[in-house]
Amino acid sequence: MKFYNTITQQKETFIPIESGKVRMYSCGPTVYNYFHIGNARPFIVFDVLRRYLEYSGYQVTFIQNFTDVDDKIINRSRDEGITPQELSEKYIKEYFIDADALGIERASAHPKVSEHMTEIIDMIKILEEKGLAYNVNGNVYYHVDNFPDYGKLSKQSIEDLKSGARVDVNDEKQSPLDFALWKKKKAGEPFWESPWGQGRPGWHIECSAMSKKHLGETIDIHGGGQDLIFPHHENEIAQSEGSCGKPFANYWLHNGYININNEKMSKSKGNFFTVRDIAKSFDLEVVRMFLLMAHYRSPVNFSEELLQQASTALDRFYTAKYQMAFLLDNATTDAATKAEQTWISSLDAYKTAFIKAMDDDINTADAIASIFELVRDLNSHLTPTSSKEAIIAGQKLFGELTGVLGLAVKEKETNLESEIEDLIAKRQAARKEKDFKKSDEIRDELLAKGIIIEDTREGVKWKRV
RNA sequence: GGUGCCAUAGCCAAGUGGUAAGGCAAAGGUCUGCAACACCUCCAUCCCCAGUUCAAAUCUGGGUGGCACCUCCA
Repeated sequence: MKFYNTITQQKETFIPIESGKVRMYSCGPTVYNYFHIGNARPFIVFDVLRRYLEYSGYQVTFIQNFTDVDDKIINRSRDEGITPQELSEKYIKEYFIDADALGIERASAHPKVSEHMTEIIDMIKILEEKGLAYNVNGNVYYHVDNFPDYGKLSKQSIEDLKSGARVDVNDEKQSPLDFALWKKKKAGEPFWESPWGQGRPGWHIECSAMSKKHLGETIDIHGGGQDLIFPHHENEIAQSEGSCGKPFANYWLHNGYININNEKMSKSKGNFFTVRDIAKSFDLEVVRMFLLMAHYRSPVNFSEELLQQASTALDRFYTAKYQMAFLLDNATTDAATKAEQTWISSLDAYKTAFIKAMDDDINTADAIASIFELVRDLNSHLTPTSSKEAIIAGQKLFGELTGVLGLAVKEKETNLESEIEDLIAKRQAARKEKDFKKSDEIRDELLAKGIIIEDTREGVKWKRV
């Protein structure tokens, strides 16, 4: 399998450090609010990557952190009149609610900054000993000029970065590119004891420290959004490689942005949507489908219309799944005929196409196309006379492929309110008497109650709007 | 100014040298009392110009247009 590696700027065959095992890290959310659709993309992308690696036989250790020590958290907790810890705990819970609805599995661990102060301080101490960090009045900065590889991920030279750097009002830094590793305590802020006095860590050091603790000095894959390339990931490299002298990550994977009207979604533009908001109008599986229908590195535009398209597309999966379940319930023969056996073997082609697409830098758009082709094949070949063996073969492959993408395609509800059941029965009676006016009226009434009626060759079926 | 990305049908989107996947929408058809579902059919020569090649959406050069990073942000 191949991945596009940001640091080499090309697709490379994936070779894990340890055969059969993958260690990956992805930057998680700063927990001060519900996360937005832009945050959701890397969560989904790297969840799919993790699932696919496991599907391919790797034993994956996947770490995604929670940033629970941060200016934004402190500020917001003041606004809400609670402690920063209370605020971050609250939004960690909310994160899991949305993540679950998006079909995002739990990482192997979700470490928190607040629980890794020892590791963070130890790493800063090493950097200081190596001459890569300096302490000014209790603020510790990374000395970028002393790390020759700085800029290797973002393809920027230190000189270029300096010329583009904003005039820095902070005269404590020796160079404008230097960044904070440890920030001196300010009144009213949470703090921890350290060799440099009371304070808290800078933003970048946490990922280096937690990655090292949970995954070791060199990891296989490091992921995140493209906007983390600089400075966050560049700084992580400086910290991790500067402190241990070994490569930090072998493969750097970065997902593209989500835009609104071709513009980046940002807090300052006020054009962002939280996942929680979207959940009011759409099942979040639609969001997952929408994002996976594009390649993870491409920028995607986001709009309600596009979500609606994805929703309709996803309905094809649901319809196929329910149809197979229906056919299996009503199947009368067990064993596949010879012709069916031939057909069952032919299904392998879809799996092969799916794997080929996923192997090529996680091309989920192409992989989904192969599932649509499978669905068409299933819809045209499975009939009320199909054997259970054939239907089960179809179900198995469909479930396997959608499962790798984390598309749950939830089981159909079986419980129908008795009131609805009565209406359906009345409508059937009216149809039997060819009283179509009445039957259509009942159908409209059911629709108003959120039930769509379909008269199929196999009988009446219903589904929720 | 430095760095990187993108431009494929009405909409979305794969495809990185061999003659344009898939989804949504629209149209025609089969099925159906009708509708819906499903299935069948139909729908593009790939921003422009030049070049390399037997062969280019795919490579090279030059344009044009758009986006992003260099500042907290996935």
